[in-house]
Amino acid sequence: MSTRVRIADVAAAAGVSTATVSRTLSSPGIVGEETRARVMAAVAATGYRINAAARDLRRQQPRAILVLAPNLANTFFNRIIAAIQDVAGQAGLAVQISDSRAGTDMLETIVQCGRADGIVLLDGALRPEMVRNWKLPVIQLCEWNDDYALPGLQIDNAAAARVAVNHLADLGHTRILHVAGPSENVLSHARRAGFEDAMAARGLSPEIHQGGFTIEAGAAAAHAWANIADRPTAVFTASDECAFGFISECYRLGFKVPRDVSVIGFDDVDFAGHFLPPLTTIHQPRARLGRQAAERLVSALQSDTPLGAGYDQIPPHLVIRSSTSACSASKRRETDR
Amino acid sequence: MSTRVRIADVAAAAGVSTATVSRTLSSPGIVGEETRARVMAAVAATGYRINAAARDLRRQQPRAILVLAPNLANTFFNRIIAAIQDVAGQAGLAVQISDSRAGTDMLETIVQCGRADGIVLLDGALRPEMVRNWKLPVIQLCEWNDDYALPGLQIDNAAAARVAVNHLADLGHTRILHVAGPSENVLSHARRAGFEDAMAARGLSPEIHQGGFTIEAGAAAAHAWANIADRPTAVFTASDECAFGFISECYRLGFKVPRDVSVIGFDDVDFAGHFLPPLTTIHQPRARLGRQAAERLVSALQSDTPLGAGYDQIPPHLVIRSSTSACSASKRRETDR
DNA sequence: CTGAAAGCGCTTACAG
DNA sequence: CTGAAAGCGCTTACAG
Repeated sequence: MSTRVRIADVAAAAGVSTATVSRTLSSPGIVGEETRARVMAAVAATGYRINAAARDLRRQQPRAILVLAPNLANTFFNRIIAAIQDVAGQAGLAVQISDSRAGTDMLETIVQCGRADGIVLLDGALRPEMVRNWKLPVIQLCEWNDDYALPGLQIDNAAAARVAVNHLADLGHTRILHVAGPSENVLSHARRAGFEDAMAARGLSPEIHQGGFTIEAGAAAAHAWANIADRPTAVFTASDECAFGFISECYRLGFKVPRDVSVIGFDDVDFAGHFLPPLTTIHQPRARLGRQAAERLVSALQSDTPLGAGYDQIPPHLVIRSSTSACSASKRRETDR
Repeated sequence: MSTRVRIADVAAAAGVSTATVSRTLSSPGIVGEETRARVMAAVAATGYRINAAARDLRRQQPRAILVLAPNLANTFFNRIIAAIQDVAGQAGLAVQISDSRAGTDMLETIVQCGRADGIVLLDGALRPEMVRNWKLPVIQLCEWNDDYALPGLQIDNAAAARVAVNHLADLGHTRILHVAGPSENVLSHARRAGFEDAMAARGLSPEIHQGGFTIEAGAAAAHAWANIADRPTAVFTASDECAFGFISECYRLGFKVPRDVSVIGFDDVDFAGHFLPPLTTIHQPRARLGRQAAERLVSALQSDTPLGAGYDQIPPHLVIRSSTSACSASKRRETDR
């Protein structure tokens, strides 16, 4: 184990030059059949594995892309990362992942001294001075931060919120509560802005509860909602997790969904369709988002071309399941009194 | 962008040798203060980034570990990967992840021609001939396959099943159904064997439904359970997802948990404690599993020492929540008739 | 079809 | 404290 087999060892064992070994391994077709057999036997006998650092240095190719996510334990990122991995793998690039909240020193080490040639950044809350100082191509995904001055890709969050409001309004709801995400998050802002726009457009007055993306935030919001004298008949939450927490807590408090309140989530995580009730929610095409971001980055890397600027926005898609229903006549009367 | 800045460019800009630039970057302390300042200025001015391939080649260090999981979209792996990332990052190693089901060719390319020096393998269902042929250190995690002949780490799955049965039996349940995982999976076998052992030890006759790890499998199992004339009063499922599906379908069929049937899951995924009812389940310490496997692999890599053989087993831990309760006297009577 | 040789961009003993 | 030079393990034009 200690002294690793090199290409020279294989060459010696096969009685050929290192060039021939290299060719046998990378383009077998151009090597004589008998030679090739000898080389392959020598490779097997010696247990040779190519030294990737040497190959990469010589070939001067891009080698890896780094995915930076704020919380690797978050379900949401899984499919995105899988899609990135898929695209990168096809192109012969490795995918390296790191937690963007690992700490500034760690992050700088990973980015500056790391092995990646480009970055997919899923975190909009890093220090802009740090991100702007990174000397390799970066593409933002899902979250963004204008201060980074970087290209990006995301669904149209504001439009998604408008779609959610219109769905509820079309069902006859007039009192709609938005459980907003964390106040410092860009996604929260965009979704809240879209909510307010759409409510105004329908002539409805927006009600906002400052919540969060978590199950706990949703549960807390359910208590707040239950304590409102003239309770909203519909709720648009900032995330599916938040919706799960809201609905579960509603049941504990004796309310039912959608009988007592219609609920719309955001993200369409894997579990949304299996929840009780199956959750109406904004679909985030995570595989598509990951693939598209990776393709853009990989092609820039391979052609050694700048990434270009500007955000791509994907139009929203509402998945209607069972957590929303028409506002009952009785509730409407009560509300409109 | 096209011609990347090299250390020689920085040296020229600073009016020093490449050796001095290298030292300034790796051990600033041994360089004169004024020189260091000049070099740092030149680094900033030129936008220099070290070429990792060259550094790695020269230093002859391990560089990356590869994590191979059967389904990157599966929630279960998130915390494990985050923990591996944490340990590896501390040690200066990159973490690369790939889908172990990406296809044999792809997988061979990634492993044989990849940049990783060691592997954490979370899949027990790959072709043993392929895995045995890999020429770098591999540690199995969670799943295992004796035919790989590799060291591994997992919780004691059979003991976990016994703990689950004993909990249910202690609550007075005598008719207990096991919804088993996919028949070809090692985890299914170990859990089922533990279930049968524990049932025999308590003098109970085991009932088994051939299920799966998915929500859908759990839902199907609920139908099968509901159709049993003398229904078991407790169910031990092969996974939390399966338990979620089972419970949700029970509600749709008009049954309640734990009133009509107690349910125990397996894994303790993030959502288990937030489910309705909060799920009693076997806890898998995913962060610990990931950390421990990574530490073992990293230390072998850094000391250039073989990994050693043998499986480490972590004792099981049952998290008791609200999906299990005492078997009611009426049901016991009914059952014991 | 095959070999000799240059060179990818670093780091680090070795001198001074 | 600094520099000149060797060498890490590959790949690939260049000859033949």
